[in-house]
Amino acid sequence: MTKNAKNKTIKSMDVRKRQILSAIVDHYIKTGQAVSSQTILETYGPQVSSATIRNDMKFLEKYGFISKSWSSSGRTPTTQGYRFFVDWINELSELGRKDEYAIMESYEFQRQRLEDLLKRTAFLLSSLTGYVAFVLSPKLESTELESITLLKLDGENVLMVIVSNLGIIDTRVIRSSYSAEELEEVSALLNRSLRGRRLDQIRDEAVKQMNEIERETWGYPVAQEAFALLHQLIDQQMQRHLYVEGILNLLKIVFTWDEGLSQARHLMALLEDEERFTQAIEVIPTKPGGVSVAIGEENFLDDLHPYSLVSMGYGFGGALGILGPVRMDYSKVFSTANYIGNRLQTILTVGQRATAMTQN
Amino acid sequence: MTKNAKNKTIKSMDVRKRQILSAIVDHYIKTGQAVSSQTILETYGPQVSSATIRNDMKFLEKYGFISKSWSSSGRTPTTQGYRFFVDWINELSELGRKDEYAIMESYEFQRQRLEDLLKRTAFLLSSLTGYVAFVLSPKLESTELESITLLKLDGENVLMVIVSNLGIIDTRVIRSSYSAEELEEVSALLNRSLRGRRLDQIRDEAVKQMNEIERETWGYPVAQEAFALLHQLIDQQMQRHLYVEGILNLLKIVFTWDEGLSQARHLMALLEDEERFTQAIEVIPTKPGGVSVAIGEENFLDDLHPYSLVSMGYGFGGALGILGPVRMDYSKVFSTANYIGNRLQTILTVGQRATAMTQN
DNA sequence: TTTAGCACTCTTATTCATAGACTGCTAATA
DNA sequence: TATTAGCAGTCTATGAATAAGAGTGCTAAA
Repeated sequence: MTKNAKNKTIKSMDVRKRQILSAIVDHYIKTGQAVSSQTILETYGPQVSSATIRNDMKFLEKYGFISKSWSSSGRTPTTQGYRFFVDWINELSELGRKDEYAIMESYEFQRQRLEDLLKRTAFLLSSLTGYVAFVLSPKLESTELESITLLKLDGENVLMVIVSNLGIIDTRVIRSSYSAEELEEVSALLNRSLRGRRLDQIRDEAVKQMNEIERETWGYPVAQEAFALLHQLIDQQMQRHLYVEGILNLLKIVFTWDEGLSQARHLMALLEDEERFTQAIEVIPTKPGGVSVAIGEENFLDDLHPYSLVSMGYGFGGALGILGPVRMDYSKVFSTANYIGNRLQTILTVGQRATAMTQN
Repeated sequence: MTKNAKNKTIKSMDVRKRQILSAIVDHYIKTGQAVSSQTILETYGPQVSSATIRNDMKFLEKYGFISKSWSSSGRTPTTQGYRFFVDWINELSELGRKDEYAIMESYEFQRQRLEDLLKRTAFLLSSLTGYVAFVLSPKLESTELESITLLKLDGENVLMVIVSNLGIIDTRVIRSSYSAEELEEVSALLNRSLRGRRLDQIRDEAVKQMNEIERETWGYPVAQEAFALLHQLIDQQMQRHLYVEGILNLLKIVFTWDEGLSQARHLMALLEDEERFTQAIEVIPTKPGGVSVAIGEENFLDDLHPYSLVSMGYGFGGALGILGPVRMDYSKVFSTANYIGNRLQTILTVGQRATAMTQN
């Protein structure tokens, strides 16, 4: 039974069968209980008898959309059944006013540290959906360094502020007792050689630049220290980071299951292994500019088979989304992820445009 | 039975009874199983017979140190039993090299944002102990503003850097297009009126200062904006914040229990209610400079009765500690909390001293 | 004061029986 | 041909009954 065959089956299914499948998925998502023909009759309307529904259910089972755990139990959707349902709801439902307001409010400050921005986004996503949210940081290879500034804090400490293309700001403290004037000069020197360079260039040409900088900033060891720190920081930022929030929601998800304990352990281990989890996210086939999902066993990692992973790219190679139970509220999650993803993309793009303007 | 009577009982208890009590608590903490006389015999040594142990256990039960869930079950420690055990181990065990190294490494940077410092501390505490960690931010009323600096980022954005007494740094972005020179001048003006002032003064005398600043910084609306933002920031910082980490560990704790689900829900709600949780922490009677603990029903809040709350003040009105099951590894937790608490205090105090020096 | 020995208590696991929820099939019906 | 009523058959869930086992409390002796 190839994928095409399955699709044909769906297309050729009459309306009632689709409605029944939809009703089963919907009801199972809401209640978590296997769905009986009787239940469908009550929920979905008494146009036909329960016997007819049973016949259709048998058909749906034959073609792999639903299954039962024993000979006379109600039916639960299979992965294929969810897939049908999910592809069905392409019209995104509107977000509530309240949610929209919360999102607006959360993004109030524009030029924050990238880290804070992404963390906040993950938190938002999680609290609005009630599931576990993740945000995968963008790939920073192609972004440009906009400025690096050294600022005297007090007799012993200097603050280094780094601004990149995407509106990223990060700060580090260096111990140094140079005067404000000297620091200003050093900042100017550093900026002259580094401004507008791509981060991956800066990373790759470290040695060459180091020489150059050493030549130009003779007598200012602080410049070299700043340069070294900048490199360290770039290395850190170019590593992709994963921000996960709402782990408490995991409790709700997993607690009602039979194998809750071992499930939770697996998932805990996975969530702590950024690399594997990142892989699982990146492997999801992405619809350009839209929300994608890997349902249950569609997931790359075995540990994720009991869950669904909703993901959306927000540009610059970054992605955000939701980890939830297979029976999650896809409609709500899709629209929320979509809205927040677009919002985040806008914020990052605007940062970029503003930069472009100042560089003219 | 007053507290004195109880203490008398403990003092008058012969050595063996204490050892048996200690063995029961220790074994129960390790295994989670009710402890039988036979088990004690095996674990603790065969100097006496199990019947003798049973007699002693009866005594210990009579005076409220242990209890059994049914007539012929093994014994579990009562709150009073834990209390005995905990007061018993006042010598803190040494921290492992590995842990000490992790702590050193984590505190590498000295002048970080207070928020980051506290978050990192909570994370550290949680990962070293395997329980839920909290850090309650210090009371900032009496700290002094050290400097406020405005820094041009690009054509549209200005970074405001605020440094306080405790080595606190926080940053905010203001939209403004003033030149670097103008900003420098504004910074100087702001510093002249605000440096060395206590944060609560600044907060309370807002109106008066605003007038003063308006007079002096005529023509620089950015100064007023910075001032307003400073106030907003001070208000935010002076609110006590609670940083909680390691919630995943809650899973391990709660999963093995019978009423796990409802327990977890309660606790989730509590952890999200900073105010109540803060109250529960502050109400713990503190040993000056040491670690204190509220065991089980000793906790102020009913929701915390199934847990123990270990807390240590790190000065400046701040506290940090661990939320864990009543049967937690107190020895390990005490020494870890103690070590980290002292470390944090040192960091904050050094920040303060450095400040004092620059002010001379 | 300690100990051996035994009766007694309560838990936990297992088995068994019963009620109930659904399906699948057959035969009748539109 | 599609639908439906009715009923037999399947499996779960629940509770009762039972047996095995872990552990104490007590008594009488050392």
